[in-house]
Amino acid sequence: MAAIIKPEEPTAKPRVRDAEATRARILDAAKKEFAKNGLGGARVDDISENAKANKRMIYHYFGNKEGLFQTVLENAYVDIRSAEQKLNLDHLEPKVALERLVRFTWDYYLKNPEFISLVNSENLHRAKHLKKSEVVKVYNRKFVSMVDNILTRGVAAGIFRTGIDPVQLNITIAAIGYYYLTNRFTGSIVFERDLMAKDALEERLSFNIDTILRLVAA
Amino acid sequence: MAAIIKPEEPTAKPRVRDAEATRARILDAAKKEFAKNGLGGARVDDISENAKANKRMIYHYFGNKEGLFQTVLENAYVDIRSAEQKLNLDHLEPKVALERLVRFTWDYYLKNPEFISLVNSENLHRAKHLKKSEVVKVYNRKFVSMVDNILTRGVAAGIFRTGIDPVQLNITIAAIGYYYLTNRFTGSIVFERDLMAKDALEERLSFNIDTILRLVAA
DNA sequence: AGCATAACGCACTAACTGGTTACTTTCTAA
DNA sequence: TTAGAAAGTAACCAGTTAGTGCGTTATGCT
Repeated sequence: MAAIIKPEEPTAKPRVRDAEATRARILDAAKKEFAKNGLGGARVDDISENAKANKRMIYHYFGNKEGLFQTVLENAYVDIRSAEQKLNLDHLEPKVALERLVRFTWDYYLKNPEFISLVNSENLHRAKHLKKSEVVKVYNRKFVSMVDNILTRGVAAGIFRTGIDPVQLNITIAAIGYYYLTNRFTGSIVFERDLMAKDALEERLSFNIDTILRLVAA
Repeated sequence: MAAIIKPEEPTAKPRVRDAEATRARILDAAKKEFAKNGLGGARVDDISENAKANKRMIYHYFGNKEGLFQTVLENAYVDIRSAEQKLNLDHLEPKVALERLVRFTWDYYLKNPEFISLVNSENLHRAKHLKKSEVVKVYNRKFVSMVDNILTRGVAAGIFRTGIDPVQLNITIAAIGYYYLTNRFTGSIVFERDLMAKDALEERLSFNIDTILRLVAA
């Protein structure tokens, strides 16, 4: 029959049954719920309600709560690593490349606070879900070699000092943004200033770029 | 009344009454439980069992689960700030003082992983418990002024550059240690090396000291 | 000794929570 | 046209969980 669904059609009838869409809605709702309440605090009923999907569908697509969490986490890692790859830093001047990476990392955390929360949750559970995931490993290797490449080119150009471990640098770039943002609530109390104010955010980003450039400077 | 069962166990239960000790055992068990499972994942029954105290006592001393969490969190902050004050950095040479602070922060996080977990939990809940706490604020102010003092003295001695925000420096010192340790599980997978190996920890500490000294250098 | 009070313990529950059973509806290949 | 696979749903369940009612026991004080 010609009863094939035409998704591109503007007058397309609302598909009553759409496995992909339902799955996507569940994943989206789950990401928000897990990020907000952690794995232990998240409620499967709330996820299904926000996803406008029946709870049974969660078990149908993801097995159980932990299976759902693992998928959400995997997607989160794939998302950030994919975005990093798109930066195309390899042909940029080393200093510029490094600054862009620091800036990207900061902006990504800022725009995707769920990523930070999910990673925190996963570490609370000793990375038991990420350990099972094979997909993520490939992406991570590319990520490390990206920074390694910048570092090597900078040393060759005589503008970076030698002997810097790319992994330590990677961790440091992430750390100075991640810590500030994940602890924004307690931080705002401890330091008695609104860490999320517009100028506070700008100031922190400048400080971070400065920190990293001083760290690698010859 | 007289119908009480008298099993006359040979090992008579020595129910000693010690309010302080019971309270302390509950707090200790709660700290471990909250750190391990987060506020949402923590189980009041498990806390009372590990504390060898009746669950009723938790509600007697702390009102409810959140009241218990708040007390645990307050104690954790008071503990770290008290330890920092004992460092007595004010009469040390600025560089030495800064290095000692970086080293202390690192060691404290390493020896008290519960602190990190509790702070993470608290931020997941948007610092709603810390907000209520007045005790902590006094300690925090002393902490910030401590770093400010080192910075001022370093600038006066011509070994540190001017214009460094003590709060940004504080955050950075915490960040480079905190991030590494809180994400030690996912980090070990992402970077494909055991971040908690003895030499890895030593290497990170050196790197962190180096990072901070380069950051403030004139 | 007597007593007030604080410490302590048992047994219970109402609400919740992850997960399932049994069933209906929709879509598509043959 | 239709069998059957896939998508979707409501009601339910068994175990768990934070929180309590109420009785018991130790201890300091007079």
